[in-house]
Amino acid sequence: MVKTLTGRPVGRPREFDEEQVLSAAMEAFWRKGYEATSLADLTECTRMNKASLYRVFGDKHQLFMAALNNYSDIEFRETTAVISESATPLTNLRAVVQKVSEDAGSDKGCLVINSMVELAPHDPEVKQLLQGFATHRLQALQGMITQAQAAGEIRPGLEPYRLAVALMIAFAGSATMIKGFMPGAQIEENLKDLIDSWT
Amino acid sequence: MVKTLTGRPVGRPREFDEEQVLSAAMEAFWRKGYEATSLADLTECTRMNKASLYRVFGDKHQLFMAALNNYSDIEFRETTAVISESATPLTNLRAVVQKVSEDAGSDKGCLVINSMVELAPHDPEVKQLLQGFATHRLQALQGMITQAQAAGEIRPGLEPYRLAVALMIAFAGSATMIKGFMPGAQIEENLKDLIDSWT
DNA sequence: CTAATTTTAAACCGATTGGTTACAAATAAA
DNA sequence: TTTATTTGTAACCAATCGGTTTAAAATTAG
Repeated sequence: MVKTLTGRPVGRPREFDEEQVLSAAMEAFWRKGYEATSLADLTECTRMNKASLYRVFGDKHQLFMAALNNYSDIEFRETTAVISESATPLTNLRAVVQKVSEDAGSDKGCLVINSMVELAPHDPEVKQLLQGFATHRLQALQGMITQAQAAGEIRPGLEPYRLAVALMIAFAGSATMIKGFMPGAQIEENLKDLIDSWT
Repeated sequence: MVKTLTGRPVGRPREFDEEQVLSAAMEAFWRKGYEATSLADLTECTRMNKASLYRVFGDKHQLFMAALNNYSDIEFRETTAVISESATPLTNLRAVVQKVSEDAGSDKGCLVINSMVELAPHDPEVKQLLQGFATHRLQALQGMITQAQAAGEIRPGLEPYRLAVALMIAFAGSATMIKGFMPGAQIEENLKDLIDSWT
């Protein structure tokens, strides 16, 4: 891409917005999974032609990785957004749990969990990326739990790491069962019960 | 298939065992998922040719449904096998949990959970079948929990249905996290902790 | 204006997909 | 031995797959 004096790039101007395209592709992979989403699906939902998609994002697999990163970024932003400096650690933890419950409101589940199940076992690249996400999230949860315990909001004697593991597994299970196997209210209730059992 | 007097069916005898073939197909779907398993994969692992596969089991989707039913049957048999009449209800419940933990030992997860994630959202037939499995399993767990509570092995005041929901979600989460995201020992520990928190 | 650059549109590619057909081989019945 | 029945092999099928190429369109630079 050659620079220009006026700020606009040389050559024919793009008719698409890169962020919107990535967002649409992410939606598609989220709804149908990787294998079941064809290039035809992607060109349709992004309204881009194959050649442009290929030039900008690389092949289908690279586009998927980009969509996965995009999803993780959004999730991270939205999660940190519900955390308040002024609130107590347990209140913040409950807010995070509440947010996960609300995401479970739609029956698409979670793109990260979906990909763990569909791709991780036979796609090392995806697996490695997802392991990074999982580790990061586990540490974040452990941190919040440790704080809540230090503030006396969670019973002493319980190990923060083990509680974080329990919460992660409950999140993963929730993202699965929401796909038409349990009502969202039941899933939300279960997550709340889990936190309550720590107090 | 025309009957015969001697018991053997008329026509050229089969060179395959229907059960073994179904078992091999189940294995393949279990490891790679539905979409990622091609007919070529299936003819290879079952050592059957396409035409025979098609004649006996119908198309790929019907074969998958048969494999799913076969998986559920096996799981049901193996689960009831660990239940002993002489043991207490809670001991039996722990045995079932232990069995799930051991299944999680291999990183293939659970074919039912895998299919819930990959297919249920856009495959009504699969979804309906899986909903049946889920309902059945939830009721079985609820029954065991109710018995354990009646025997005084689980604290009164806890609702059996809610505990069964918690266990189901934990099972689903375990089947996901086992795919390279948590060590089996950690998952086993978490399930045991969950049961312990009820006593 | 011309040249350089970039994007879009559509034709095109070989490979693979799930699925079918035609026919030879193997057996039981008559 | 002939006939009916079933299986196995392999060629075959159209459709779709992910991916590439070519050429026209749209823009900036000079």
